[in-house]
Amino acid sequence: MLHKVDDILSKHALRRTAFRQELLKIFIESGSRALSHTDIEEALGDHDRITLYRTLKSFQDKGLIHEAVDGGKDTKYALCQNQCDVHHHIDHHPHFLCESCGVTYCMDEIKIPDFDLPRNYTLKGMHLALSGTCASCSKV
Amino acid sequence: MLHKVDDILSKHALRRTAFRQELLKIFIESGSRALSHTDIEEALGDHDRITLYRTLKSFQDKGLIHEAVDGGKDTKYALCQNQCDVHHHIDHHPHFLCESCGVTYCMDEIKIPDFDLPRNYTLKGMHLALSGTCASCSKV
DNA sequence: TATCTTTATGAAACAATGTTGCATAAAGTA
DNA sequence: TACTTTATGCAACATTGTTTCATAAAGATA
Ligand SMILES: [Mn+2]
Ligand SMILES: [Mn+2]
Ligand SMILES: [Zn+2]
Ligand SMILES: [Zn+2]
Repeated sequence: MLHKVDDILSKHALRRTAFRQELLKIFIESGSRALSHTDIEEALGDHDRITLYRTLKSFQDKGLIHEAVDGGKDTKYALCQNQCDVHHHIDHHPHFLCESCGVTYCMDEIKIPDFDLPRNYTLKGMHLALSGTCASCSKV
Repeated sequence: MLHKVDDILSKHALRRTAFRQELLKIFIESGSRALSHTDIEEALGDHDRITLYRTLKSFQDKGLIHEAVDGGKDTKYALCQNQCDVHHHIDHHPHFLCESCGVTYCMDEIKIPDFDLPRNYTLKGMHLALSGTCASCSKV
């Protein structure tokens, strides 16, 4: 695991510090679930708030994580699945916020359908934020 | 205009105060453009920050305005076009954030296309946040 | 209109969230 | 090891949002 973590860090030209290794491990373990600042602070034992802000920004800039726009008030972050790097992100999947458990999921398997934009508009980015009840909350 | 404003306020069971009339006027004049807190503070002359927070919340609760999820960092609000009320909002149009001028537009004319959700997920809400260059910025 | 009841406003105090500057520590490099 | 560059931790600050409460104003009643 630590090997995988270090691999990812160096692949994205990030120095292997204890903080970054811990943070990346947390993201890997969370799978397709997006994490809020609070989620992360709870997962990290002792930590520095400011370093977390900065590390999240580095991870985002270097293409390790992306912001999961889910329509909720808390910003959430999740691992990039694809080959995102310092130059560009390609996280074009929807995000689903469960109103029952509060978890936000990356829906990597779903493609956002096409649609027509009015004349003279140029599309560069796109976020589809869904909400409702997730699979595990539906079963109860 | 003031007549229209008062009409809307009473239709949504909101007392006609000077502050609400002013704020609603600003929204009506902004048309399909969504406004950030800062946009509104600039448009209002002298004002109270806290009252603005509370009035925005009232307007949203009563179905006058909706939050425009555009993927940007600032929360923006825009007039509801439809028959939203205290019971439910039906603002299912995409929002477009222009990276050049920073304006967010409600795209009422565009319908968000259908797509399939994984088993056991129940969809309740949906936001499509688009970004790029708007029509007026493209022309330059 | 005068009176009453309910709700909105404005001010202050507080809480939460995010940013900047800087000295020190640690990582990468030779 | 010695050197250079970058990350960290802390403090101070800035911005954003919330709560409390006394007062003002709106709507209702008579
Ligand atoms: Mn995602
Ligand atoms: Mn809108
Ligand atoms: Zn759930
Ligand atoms: Zn524009």
